[in-house]
Amino acid sequence: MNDTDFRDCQDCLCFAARRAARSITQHYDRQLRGSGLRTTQFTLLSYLIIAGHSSVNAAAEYLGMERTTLTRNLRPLLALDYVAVASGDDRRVKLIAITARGREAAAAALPQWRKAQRAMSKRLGPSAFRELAAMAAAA
Amino acid sequence: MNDTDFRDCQDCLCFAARRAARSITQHYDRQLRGSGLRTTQFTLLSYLIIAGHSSVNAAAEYLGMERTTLTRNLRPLLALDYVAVASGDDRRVKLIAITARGREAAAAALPQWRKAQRAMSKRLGPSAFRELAAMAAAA
DNA sequence: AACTTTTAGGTGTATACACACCCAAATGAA
DNA sequence: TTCATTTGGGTGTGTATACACCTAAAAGTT
Repeated sequence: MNDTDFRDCQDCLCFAARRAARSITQHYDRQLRGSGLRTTQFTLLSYLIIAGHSSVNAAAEYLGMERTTLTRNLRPLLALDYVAVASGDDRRVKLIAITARGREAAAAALPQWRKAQRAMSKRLGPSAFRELAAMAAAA
Repeated sequence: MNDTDFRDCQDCLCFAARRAARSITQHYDRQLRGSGLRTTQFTLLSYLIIAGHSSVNAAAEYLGMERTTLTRNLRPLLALDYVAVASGDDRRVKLIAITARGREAAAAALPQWRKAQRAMSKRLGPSAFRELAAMAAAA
């Protein structure tokens, strides 16, 4: 086992993807700083605005996120009263929905998100979203 | 503020990048399962093999990672005795280097990493790494 | 009805990540 | 030589992520 055997590890697609995500996330989070929301939280709220109420499973599936991760990500939003839960007929299901306060917060953050999105879209070019979506789907 | 204003939030490049990174990371981590290493840890070890000893700052810069993140990421590797620290002439600088045990662990994980990398490279195509690197650099 | 299986969801634990802030050592200025 | 500044690095805190495992309710089976 020679040290040079590890040379191609510098082309690790996983590390490259994580690095890109870190870099892009920092850009968005800087823009959203004043809103008090992280990009992940903003995306979650915007999903709930579009989807209306949603089960935890449905939200996790739509967002391509582990269910248990979503549970954890919901916690700060629940604490801020940006998201509320209700139960449906099936008492196992927990329906999550955005609150009025959550709508306000999302509305206040929207211009900053647009600014970040415009700048990033310009830097990465028009095909970036499609490429990223393909990467998420392929793995 | 209409709900439909949030429709284009579904095209968020930040979320797409994070989602791709999650998906790809899961693929690699599944392959590396038996090695006891996460992909991030494997990459860190492979960097230390190639670079020899490195300061914390230099490693963080090379890996495109927050210095404080790297400090935290080193902890499990230090606990496993895969990485060791020494101090140079400048007593502020902490030189990190891979140990013999770390080399063994990395060598054992290398075939699994290659397997994950081959499969992912095939799925994502030959331009994926370049695209991801550009995204990391652009943001 | 009683039992099994499936389904929805949460917890425990551990890593990954980053900003704000802190400390100590080296460097530079007076 | 003081003293301010810069530089290398760590901590506190909080979010983000996921696997293994758990509980309860619904659905299916006998």
